Amino acid sequence: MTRYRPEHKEATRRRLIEAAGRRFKSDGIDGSGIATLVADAGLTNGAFYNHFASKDDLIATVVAAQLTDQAAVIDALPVGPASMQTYLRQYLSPAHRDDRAGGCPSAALLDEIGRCDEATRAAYTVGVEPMIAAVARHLDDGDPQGAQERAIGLLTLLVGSLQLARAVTNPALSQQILATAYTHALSLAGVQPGASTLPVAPPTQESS
Amino acid sequence: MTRYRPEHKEATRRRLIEAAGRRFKSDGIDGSGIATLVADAGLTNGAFYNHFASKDDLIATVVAAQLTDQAAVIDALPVGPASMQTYLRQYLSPAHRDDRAGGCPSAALLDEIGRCDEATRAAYTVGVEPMIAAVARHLDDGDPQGAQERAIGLLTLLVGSLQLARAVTNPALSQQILATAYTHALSLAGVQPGASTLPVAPPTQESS
DNA sequence: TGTACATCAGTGAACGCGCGTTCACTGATGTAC
DNA sequence: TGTACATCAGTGAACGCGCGTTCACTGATGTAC
Repeated sequence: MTRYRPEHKEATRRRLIEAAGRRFKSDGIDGSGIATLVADAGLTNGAFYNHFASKDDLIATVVAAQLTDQAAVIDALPVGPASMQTYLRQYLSPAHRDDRAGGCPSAALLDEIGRCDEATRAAYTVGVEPMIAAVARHLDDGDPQGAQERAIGLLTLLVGSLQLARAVTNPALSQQILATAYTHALSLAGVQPGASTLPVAPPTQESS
Repeated sequence: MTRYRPEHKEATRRRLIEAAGRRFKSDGIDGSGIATLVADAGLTNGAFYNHFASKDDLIATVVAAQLTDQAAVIDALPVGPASMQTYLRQYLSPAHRDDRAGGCPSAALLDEIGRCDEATRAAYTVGVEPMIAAVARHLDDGDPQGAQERAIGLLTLLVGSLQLARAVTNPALSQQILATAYTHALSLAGVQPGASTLPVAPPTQESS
């Protein structure tokens, strides 16, 4: 009856969404053409509209997927200062700065998302609320309201810092921006510098 | 001998740079075509290449001009907690959030600037260094190193917060992001909330 | 003061190209018998 | 087990359009006399 199992089409769709996430973050949303996106996923032009109604439809889908993945990573962190410190160190590492494609979607795309259509901004909103909540859970010291505020402050500080560190061409300044953000982030997170008992591992490549 | 006074061409060039600044911040750099940019300045297509070698040349020029203007505003602020508090209140106002074209270039474009060519990122770097210094001068409490670090933290927090407030579609959340950023910014700036002796004026439209 | 002229900022049509999107088609697959 | 068939994910050429850029030209201006 049916030619392929439903899983086949689903897998292709997921491959497109993931490839588009990397390409958008690397080259920008406006800067990524459909032909490039489908080629990244190992397909040709026409296949695209079997999976998405339009480029705008893909954009909203990709933004939602990126934030869901990122929130899952934060949700999976063990509670406690050590894991938070490790996460912040990786987020603000030169490796993350130099890996747009595999990194934080907000750092790569936030101002462009702000110019997207209502559906994409709504997808971003729906995705960022659980992320704020997930971060707040890690910062909660008995004052949920304060934890939510510090979570918002922490997220915006991280995003702004990574963007700035990526934009400047002076390596020493870029390094100073990351280091300064790390200090401020630890303070916002309520972590004592040096409190970590984890070994100081080199930052991972995929640090979204 | 000469047809027009040199001021004439200079004035047209400045008009192009300013119109492009507004258009870039409103629609994005990739999202703004040459035809639109010159029409904004009251010209037609072909005039463009009398003034700039390429679109990339314009981009670098516009970025430099935007940061120079913004640094001049900060430099002109009277030293003291009252003017800093007023500036932060305006920066984080709904009016500024809703006025991309007339607002902060970093909030509108920072992630896109990070993807631009070397010349544009170099122009950004050259422009942002005096701005960090200008902010640091306002924060200096006898510890220039600490003031520079708090200036960097403050700038990245402001940029990230405004971008986030622009991206979300939930008005209450957007408002909360601005309010939270204001609290954190005052703290980073070392200003006591309520220390201002200025009247609480409605935020100005042009709050870059 | 009036006229002829040289300059060059600005005009507007055209260039090749890549964009998002459409569509007639192909061919690998699972099913029916 | 082997064959004919229906499905539909994917192909690839083509669409109109706007992009950045080029270029032959126009015509308002300041100057020379």
